Amino acid sequence: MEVETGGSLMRSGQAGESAVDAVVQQIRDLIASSRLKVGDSLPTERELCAQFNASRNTVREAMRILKAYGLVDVRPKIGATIIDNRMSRAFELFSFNTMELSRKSFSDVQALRGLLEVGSAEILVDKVNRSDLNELNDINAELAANHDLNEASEIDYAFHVRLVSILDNAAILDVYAVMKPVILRIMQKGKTRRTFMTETFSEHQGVIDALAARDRLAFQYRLRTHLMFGARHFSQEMEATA
Amino acid sequence: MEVETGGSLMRSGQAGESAVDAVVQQIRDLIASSRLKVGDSLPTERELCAQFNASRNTVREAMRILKAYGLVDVRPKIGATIIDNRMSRAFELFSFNTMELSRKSFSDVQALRGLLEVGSAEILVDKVNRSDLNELNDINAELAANHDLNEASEIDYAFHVRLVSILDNAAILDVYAVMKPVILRIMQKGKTRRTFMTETFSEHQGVIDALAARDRLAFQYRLRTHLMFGARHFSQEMEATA
DNA sequence: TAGGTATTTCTTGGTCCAACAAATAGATTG
DNA sequence: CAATCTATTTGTTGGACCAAGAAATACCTA
Repeated sequence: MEVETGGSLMRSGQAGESAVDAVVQQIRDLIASSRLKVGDSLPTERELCAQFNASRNTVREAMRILKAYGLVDVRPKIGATIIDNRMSRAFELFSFNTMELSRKSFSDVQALRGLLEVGSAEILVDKVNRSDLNELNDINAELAANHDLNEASEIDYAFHVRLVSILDNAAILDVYAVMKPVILRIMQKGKTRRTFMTETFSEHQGVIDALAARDRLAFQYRLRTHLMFGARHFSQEMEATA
Repeated sequence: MEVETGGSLMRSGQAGESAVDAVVQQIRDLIASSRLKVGDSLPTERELCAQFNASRNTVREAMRILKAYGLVDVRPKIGATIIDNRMSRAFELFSFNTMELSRKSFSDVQALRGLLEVGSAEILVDKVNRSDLNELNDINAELAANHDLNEASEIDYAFHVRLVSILDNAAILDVYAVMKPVILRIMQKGKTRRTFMTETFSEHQGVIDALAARDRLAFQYRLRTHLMFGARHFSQEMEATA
């Protein structure tokens, strides 16, 4: 078994701990000892240099690690603030080697979308507000404009992301970010049919209307139908090319 | 809507892309275009500097990111070799005990689990077979044995994964794999209460029974209750420490 | 004079450069 | 074959400058 070398998450003071890893550990300790929470600020880079007797480049490399792990957000002039994007990072890491574009992946992703979008109807009709509806309308209006296949798919995707964003659930948004490539492929497949764009537009419109009326059943029916049509087109396409 | 700033995994050439992010992307492109595989070596830092017209610090910060993501392993004199530790990195993300997972992360994940597990009731009672039930029973029986907190949480997690595995949906299983560290933490929190293990056992048993009887409503009710209890314990815990 | 606006200053992260230290693969030498 | 030497490569440091933006200041108008 390969021993974990160069690990920046190295536990307590290892022998061959590099200066950068030491600074990472010290910043972690600082966060813990100072009881820093999400939203709090870290000292400036130069202050950290002085505090840890490290050069600025070393501190910066340590910060890069913390940024990569989704623990801090660094902005010029603002400084480093503590965040917790670890879930997003985990999904991003995972997205590299998962979700290959097999037929089963497509149907699995569609099923997952169905569970999330249709299943959250109750919460959606409860939480949806005026600006949500406005933005959904805007996105859908954009869909009606002339776009090529890829642009239209992006807009279609944006519509569904905006829909689930009403839930205010970061985990679900992360899931959608991971599935994005697959979802786009599904949509592109479906859009090869000529009438697709107008169909999508009117189906989306029906979803929005049901949402505006806070009609859960209509919302579920229309959204489920919408998703199933996409799946059906896709199946036909796949069978034709298989 | 908040735009993803400072993201080192930023997709194709954004406007405000930093030099480091650009190098990260270029190195990834290099790996892809050169068909480099695990075990192959990257050019030296200085060669990358020349190739990308970037300073050595910039290249090094880019390397730190790639290291943090488990994509390369850098050793003095050896240079950078391509590895694939992304999966283990994803899990290590949550080994930062210095900072507690944010409360919202917990509730988001619980809500997502609810949508998936409770929402798929109809499919579950339809697809479940004898061996599914047997294995769920076996896992739950294991839960009744004496285990420490971590072991019990692992078993609890395995139960729910086995449950959704009935759906035969790889995308959902991937989602559970990524969320595993968070789910485990949720369960560990809940298990601080003394009676938790027996409660979990009987609640699981009720879920299995409903599933065996193909009673969708009972299944949903019991599973929802089960998940909500976990959430409630967690909320109490969080409020106590807040 | 008061209030708002334009300007200036100064802090801070982003990038680059040059140098040296430490480690070590590969060549050299005994 | 083994010890040693050398050259290369990463690790670290200190310094410098830039651009962006926040804070302080000066200015202008009503």
